[in-house]
Amino acid sequence: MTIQQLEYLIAVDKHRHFGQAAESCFVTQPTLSAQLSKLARELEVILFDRSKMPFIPTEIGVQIIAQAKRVVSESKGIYELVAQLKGDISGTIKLGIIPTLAPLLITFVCERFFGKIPQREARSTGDGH
Amino acid sequence: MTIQQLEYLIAVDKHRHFGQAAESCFVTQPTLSAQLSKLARELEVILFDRSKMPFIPTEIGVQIIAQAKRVVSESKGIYELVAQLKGDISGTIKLGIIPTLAPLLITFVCERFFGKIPQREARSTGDGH
DNA sequence: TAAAAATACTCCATAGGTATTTTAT
DNA sequence: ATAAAATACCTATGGAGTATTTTTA
Repeated sequence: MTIQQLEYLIAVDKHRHFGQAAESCFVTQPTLSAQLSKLARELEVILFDRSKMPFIPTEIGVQIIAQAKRVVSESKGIYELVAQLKGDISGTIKLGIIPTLAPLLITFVCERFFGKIPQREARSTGDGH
Repeated sequence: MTIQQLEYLIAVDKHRHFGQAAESCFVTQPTLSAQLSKLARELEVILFDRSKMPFIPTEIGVQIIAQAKRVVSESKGIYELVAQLKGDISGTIKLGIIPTLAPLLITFVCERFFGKIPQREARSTGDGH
């Protein structure tokens, strides 16, 4: 089971049409079809009742779709978390210091900075810029 | 981002040791290492501070791990849902009927049954068993 | 008959493994 | 010096595409 498959499932439920659902996921209809049947096989469940058109989700399908929405929602939470936390502290810090003092202070300053915000990159131009 | 990667992340955080975490996930250490660096690259985030051993998660890592646990937990919910719902209605129904009446009644009975519980398989022995 | 979903097949991206190197205590 | 993580490389599974064949209304 993958997050992608769950997203496909949600899209198919929303559109009640494989072609349109596929388009909304930026993939082709056979891809969606294959992934959904794979998911159904893994869970050993029939997700949609295909005897009629437009097809409708089965009893168990309805519940799986509801749960799938929770999974996808929580997974989006990770991206939001990242965007938020990185947004708060994004940007560049340019630090200048006279050569005589550099050896003494740079390590100390960097140590504290990277200790608090480790997910940063450091680059030294070595030429005062 | 995949559910697997999030499970790997949680395992590494739990064990604070790639080898042990890998074992708990039934994969090798390089697999875990590669998947975590891939996840970190996708999110553009540093998850663990490797400068010391045992390594510790970064600030943002801590929060991502917490959210990852929610995602994995909700995804497990799907399997639980399936196990529960299938458990309730599992088993086999054997239906006998005399040949003269079969053509008249079978379709009606099956229609109602499959309408209520579509995720079933039907098989006809055609010999009264 | 005309839509739409399923199937067949092909391809390539990548998850995972083994072997090795690098790093940190 | 030693334990552990990162890296290099290889293989094979399977996700996704195109073409085609069922289906169902």
